[in-house]
Amino acid sequence: MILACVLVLLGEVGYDALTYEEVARRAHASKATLYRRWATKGEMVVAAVAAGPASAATGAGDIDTGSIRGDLIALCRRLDTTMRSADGSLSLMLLRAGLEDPALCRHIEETTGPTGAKLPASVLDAAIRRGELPQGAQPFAYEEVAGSVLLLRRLNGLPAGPDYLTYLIDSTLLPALRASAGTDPPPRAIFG
Amino acid sequence: MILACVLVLLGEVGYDALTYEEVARRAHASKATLYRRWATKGEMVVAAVAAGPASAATGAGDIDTGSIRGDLIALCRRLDTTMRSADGSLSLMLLRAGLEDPALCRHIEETTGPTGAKLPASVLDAAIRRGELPQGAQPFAYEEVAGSVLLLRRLNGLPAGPDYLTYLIDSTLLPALRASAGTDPPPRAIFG
Amino acid sequence: MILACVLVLLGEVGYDALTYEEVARRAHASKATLYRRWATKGEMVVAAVAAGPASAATGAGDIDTGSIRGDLIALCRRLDTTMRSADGSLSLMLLRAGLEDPALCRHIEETTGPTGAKLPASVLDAAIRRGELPQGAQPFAYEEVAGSVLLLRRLNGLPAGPDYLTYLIDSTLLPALRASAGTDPPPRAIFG
Amino acid sequence: MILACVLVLLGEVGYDALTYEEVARRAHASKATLYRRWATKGEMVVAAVAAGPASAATGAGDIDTGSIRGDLIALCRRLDTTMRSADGSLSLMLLRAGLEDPALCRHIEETTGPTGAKLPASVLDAAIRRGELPQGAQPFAYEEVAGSVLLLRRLNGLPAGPDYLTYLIDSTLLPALRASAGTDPPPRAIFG
DNA sequence: TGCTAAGCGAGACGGTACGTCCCGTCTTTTA
DNA sequence: TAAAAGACGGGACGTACCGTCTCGCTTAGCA
Repeated sequence: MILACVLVLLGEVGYDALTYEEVARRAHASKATLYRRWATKGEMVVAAVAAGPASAATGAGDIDTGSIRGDLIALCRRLDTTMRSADGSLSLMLLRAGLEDPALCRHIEETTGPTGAKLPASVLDAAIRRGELPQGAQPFAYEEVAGSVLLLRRLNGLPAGPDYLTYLIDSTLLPALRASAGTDPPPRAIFG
Repeated sequence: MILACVLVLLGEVGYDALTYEEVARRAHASKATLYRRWATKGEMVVAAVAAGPASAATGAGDIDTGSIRGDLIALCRRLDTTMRSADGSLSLMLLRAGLEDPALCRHIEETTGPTGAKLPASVLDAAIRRGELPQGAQPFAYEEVAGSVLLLRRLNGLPAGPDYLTYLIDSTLLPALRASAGTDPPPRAIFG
Repeated sequence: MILACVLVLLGEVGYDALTYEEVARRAHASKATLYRRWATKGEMVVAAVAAGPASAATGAGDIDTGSIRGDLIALCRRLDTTMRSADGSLSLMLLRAGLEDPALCRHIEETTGPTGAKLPASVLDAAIRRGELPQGAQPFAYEEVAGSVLLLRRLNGLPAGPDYLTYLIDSTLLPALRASAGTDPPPRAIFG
Repeated sequence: MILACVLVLLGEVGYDALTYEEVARRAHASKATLYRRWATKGEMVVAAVAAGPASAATGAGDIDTGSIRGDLIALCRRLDTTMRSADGSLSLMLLRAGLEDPALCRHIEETTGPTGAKLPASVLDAAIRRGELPQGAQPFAYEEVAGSVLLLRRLNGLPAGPDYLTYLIDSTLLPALRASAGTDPPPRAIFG
């Protein structure tokens, strides 16, 4: 299958170095065929990723450390791990490549499983039950903010060590979560 | 000057389409010379941007709407504008290209003037004076979070309209700023 | 046609200064195409010469001065002329370039017409009829020796004036021709 | 010494692939210096060869097989060997490179020792004494003809085996030598 | 069952850019 | 103060892909 070769190549050489020529070579396909089906490299890659295997929910069980603060740390760690994984790198690659295909984002979102990008309802409910967060607390502060900040640090090659994470959580995420009881914002895009 | 040609070309065709060949052509320089000085396109571009004009503090005066909420909205607007401007596009371009040069980031930061990425001391002080923020409030929540979130939305091609901004400010930035009184986190990199 | 451009260029700038780049330019062909067809400059030039027009038997009629000595002088003159002509220069150029393609030699031989490199049967027969040469005289002494000697003098930039020619003929060619009645030697290559 | 490096390089890569750049590198000399002294590669190479060691008469003693025919065969063999040796290859290289420096030719001639290109007086005298050649026989037929023919065959990549040599000697050289008793022709150039 | 037509692989083609090497000229640095 | 060191504009090298194209060869589908 052609798209499988595309995925393999993506993994081997990255988006920029991926060429029609090599895809054709590997897939024993004609360049003409590739061009007939996908007018641009972007389209082809998107199709390949979209057609890719549902990448098996990467293990990971539920998170319940007993406190919302511990849960957030665990979630951020998981998110960071996801971003350093194959799937995450792939997403970063595509993001960096400037590919902004909503369908692709949705696909990644749906198939990647518990990435740490979502604030699981169980965690939120538990925190509310414990009285750490108010009734009606919204996950936005975590999902939008933590995702963006960590992703950008990764794109920038900046570290996101324990010190940074705890500061982020204590100074921003927790206060925001505690204060959240408004309406839903527009949906997030990549990684969640 | 060679680097000037690089900047012009960057503006005309973008990072990906910028070639040594064309730079040499425009600058009446030899490719060998270019390669002698900058081993990669990335290096060359970074040098060009770093050597670029201080890009004239983009006008914009101080911000003082009378409330911290109004000031934040104004700042976010300005930041979004910056990111859509030439300088901002350039930064995005470099970011997307995977260039992560701290020196470059600092340079952009220093030369771009009031981009909206920094929370001006005047704004912070005024809010504290008005009693909207506690003594010792830290700009981290704004500088790290607002910058990341808006930049990523831009990379993703997602909108950041008034509704979104107010939600972000009300649900996240303000609560976080009000709760901030700890120690400084690691410094931010791009756009701030 | 590409090879035509090669020939034109050969004539204009010579073998050493002939470049793939310029051939591609003139022929509106891609360098890749040239390299695909001919791995080396030599191959390309040989192909061009081999494909060249049969270069129109350069006029010149039969030779019959009434004596073998006169005929030989005339033949040597013609040979010298040939070597100074376009075709001859081309051959010299190729020779100097170290190109030793038997097919090419044969081609030149076949297409160049009466170059003076061959001892025409008519001349030989007439000399035998006149009694100047013995029955069964072989052209080797002329074809191999005169060709080599004159060609080498030309390569060396040495003159081959009337004095030299008559000395060569009287001291070497004629005695050798008169004594020749043996078997055939291996065939000659260039210019004959 | 710079010229020594030139010679070494000549031997290693040949004339065509010899560059000012590499000579400068090897000789720890500046390109400017080389250009100041020798305007062209040719000049430099000629100077190097001319300044080269007298290349020690390559062993080889006198030739005396008892007959002029045997002596000629031995001489031709030696000549062929010379042309395949380092010195000979060098000469061929220069010849092919189109260098026609009389001084250089003389130098090679003088320093190369008994190359087989000259017909030694001892051989000629012995043949005359034996009555094989007439009084006043001239070496021209050998020196000019054998040299040219063998050199050209070499340039053309054609063989010059025993059969060929005996034919050349019997059909041409010997008859010409026997008939030679005229005046001297213009001096030969390369190889004798 | 036989014939046509669409789709495919293979790969040639005119281009453009790559990164390297060398040219011949020139400054700059060192001794 | 001359020579080394080497930067410079220029340009060819041989390679890799680009996106377009023409070939034959399958391999259906329709007759």
